[in-house]
Amino acid sequence: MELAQIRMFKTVVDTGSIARAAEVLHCVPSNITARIKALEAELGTDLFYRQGRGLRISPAGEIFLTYAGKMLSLADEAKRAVHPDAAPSGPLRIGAIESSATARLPRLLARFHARYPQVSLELTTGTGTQLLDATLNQKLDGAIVAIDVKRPRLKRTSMYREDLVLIAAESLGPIRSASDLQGKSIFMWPEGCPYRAALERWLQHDGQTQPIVSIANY
Amino acid sequence: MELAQIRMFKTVVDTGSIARAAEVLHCVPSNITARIKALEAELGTDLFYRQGRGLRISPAGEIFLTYAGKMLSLADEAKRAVHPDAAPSGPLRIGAIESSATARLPRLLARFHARYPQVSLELTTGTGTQLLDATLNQKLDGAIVAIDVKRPRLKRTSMYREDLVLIAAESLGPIRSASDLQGKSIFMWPEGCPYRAALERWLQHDGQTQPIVSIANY
DNA sequence: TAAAAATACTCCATAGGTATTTTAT
DNA sequence: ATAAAATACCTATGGAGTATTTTTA
Repeated sequence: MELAQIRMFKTVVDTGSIARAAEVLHCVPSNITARIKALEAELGTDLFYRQGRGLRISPAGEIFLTYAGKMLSLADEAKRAVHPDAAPSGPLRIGAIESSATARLPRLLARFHARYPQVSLELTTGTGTQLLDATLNQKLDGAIVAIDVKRPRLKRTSMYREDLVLIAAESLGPIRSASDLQGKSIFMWPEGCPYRAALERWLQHDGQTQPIVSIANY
Repeated sequence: MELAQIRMFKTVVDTGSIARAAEVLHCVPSNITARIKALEAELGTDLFYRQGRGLRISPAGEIFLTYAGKMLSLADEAKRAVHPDAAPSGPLRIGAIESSATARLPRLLARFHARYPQVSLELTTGTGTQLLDATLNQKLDGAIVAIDVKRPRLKRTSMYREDLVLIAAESLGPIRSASDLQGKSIFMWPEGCPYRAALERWLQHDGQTQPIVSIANY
């Protein structure tokens, strides 16, 4: 069963005769006769009643016709959908770390969806390394992370720069360097979070080594 | 675009490589390479990212894959649906005169539908000649009528025999022949109805010629 | 270097065309 | 008598195979 045969079948039904179908398809009637006979042989059923001159669709042909129509429109639609200048469509699987997914993506994804409604967006959250791994083995199309681990076969581009802010009680007075935090408790996300790593680098830079109290991630 | 190509494409995606797809399809890898290249050329898009050895589906390929799946299942389903020993399916357009559609068909059609739920029944009512005409030019698959006009290219079979009953006031006394109705008013469906024709034949047989009062059909 | 895809080519199956016959209008 | 489909037969396109090259893991 090939689309060419199906197209011939449908054209014969539509035009009502093999001769007219041959006109439409720019080929010779005997060709259509032969290929439809081959199709009928493969299906094990006659698709037409032959009445010497002229032919009439059979019940099985009627059933096949509905499938033929669907298959041919799908073929057309597929061609249009993958055409280079077609509107983007299909699945797009994006990963993001929690902070980005919460704070920045909602507006962005809303605008993207409004612009390309045919694209079915999937958003996954996870840690930076999880997301990079998932991207590497094609579970994700791309990911938004806060780390800059260079990996082979992954391309990167910076989306925005974040200023990290340390918040303290006003009674502590102005904080100008890490040493101003001497002996104080610092709360931060757990080990592994890139923001925590940035905090630790900042403390170490000023020679501070006090422990950090971990608080659960959301 | 042919189903053979589409089947190759889908098999490559499913198995993950041209070499394995060639195994499954019992053909040689170079053949698959060539036919997929031809498909890509026709579509104007690459369906795979080539990475020397091995290949990876592209976004366009992902989109095409959904269509490929649909087309191939439709082809399978079509083959099953038209298979001679498949359960009856598709449209069945039956015509019937009003009396039959009202009195006899409901039970019959209910049972038919219970037995062949895949068949989508369409019932049309009309006069006998309308229905026969519609059957002749393929608007109907068949019709139930009360007349026996022989037409070329139509087959007939009798479904049931009907006894026509004349109803009168009890005060009229027993009616044994048409002459017992001398001078009385007879109500009957309008000219053209086969039941009326039967009544007229019965009256003429007894030499009765009194007019019949027509009442509207439903 | 091993394994997979691409390329170059060869061959043949079959799609498509030509000529004729059959059949029904 | 005409017009359409089927049949027989021929041609040639392109699908499938063989051999080789390229590329990367």
